[in-house]
Amino acid sequence: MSIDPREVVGWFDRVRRDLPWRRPEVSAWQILVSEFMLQQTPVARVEPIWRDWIARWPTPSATAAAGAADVLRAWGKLGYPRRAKRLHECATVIAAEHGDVVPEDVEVLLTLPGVGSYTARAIACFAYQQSVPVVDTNVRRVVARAVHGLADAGNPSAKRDEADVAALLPDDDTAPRFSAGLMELGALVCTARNPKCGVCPLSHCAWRTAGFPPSTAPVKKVQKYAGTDRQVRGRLMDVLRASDAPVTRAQLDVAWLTDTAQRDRALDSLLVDGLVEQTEDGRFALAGEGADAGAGAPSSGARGRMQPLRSRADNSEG
DNA sequence: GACTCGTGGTG
DNA sequence: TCACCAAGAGT
Repeated sequence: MSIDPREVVGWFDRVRRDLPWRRPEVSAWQILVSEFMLQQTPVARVEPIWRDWIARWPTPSATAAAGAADVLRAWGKLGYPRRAKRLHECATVIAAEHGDVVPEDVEVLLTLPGVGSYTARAIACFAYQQSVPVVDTNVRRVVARAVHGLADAGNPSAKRDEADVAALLPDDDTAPRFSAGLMELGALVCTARNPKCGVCPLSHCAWRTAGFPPSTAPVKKVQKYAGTDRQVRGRLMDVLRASDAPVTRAQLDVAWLTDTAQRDRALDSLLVDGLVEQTEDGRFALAGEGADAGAGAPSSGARGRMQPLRSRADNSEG
């Protein structure tokens, strides 16, 4: 059982969403920005942030010239703020080492901060119309069902997954639409829950032929959030984004009152990640606060990590 | 390969 | 209600 690329491309041409980063005037850098934002994040939440972002920083050099703190604020509550930091670093590398032009080659793209196997191929395909397999969670699910007759994809394996999709890729200039179409199909029709098989454009689906056998995979661990370090980190980042000036330890403490050990651990991890820095007087701020990249400010977290956290007693200014 | 890293919509 | 899920990357 296989997938007929013409069915995917034809369907995509009819029903494709008019997402802003799909318009012809959008640059490779702006497509790259959308791919960073879309990592593990729904389209609806990305759209407004992406519009503001590219209006403010339309090129890699413009992004690199911004301060890391401004970048983290513009990222807002998209989540996983390490992505914002990597995007800033990625802009810096492209501006400094690639003539302010997003590389076309997958192998070169893979050397950029925050660019992994999916993002590198998505840029090569969607920004530069290359015929390379683009494998995201949607594509893996569509292939698992239509080709392999399974309810859902197994554990990700870049080699195997990319070989699967490479075998399906049309050998002509419709490859980018085919890849975008597979992703769109997984996002709109062949969804994880309640797939809309009644409107699926594929005339051959191994999963349907087999009678929709249920998943045999063991139940995945629940993705907890409430009460986790991630939630605490989010609270702390929320406090820091909201403040123009560095904040005291006490101001951070009120963001998480239930478990002080966990709070300390979360703050320390933010310092390690280079998302937060400690000022010389012991207060805390977003990394790169008050500095732009042109000043050569330490946007990596080494500086913040060098200073041991001061005790709360040391810091209780009156 | 297993684990971590945010946030908010939804069935 | 709350478990599940969403264009992954890095360690």
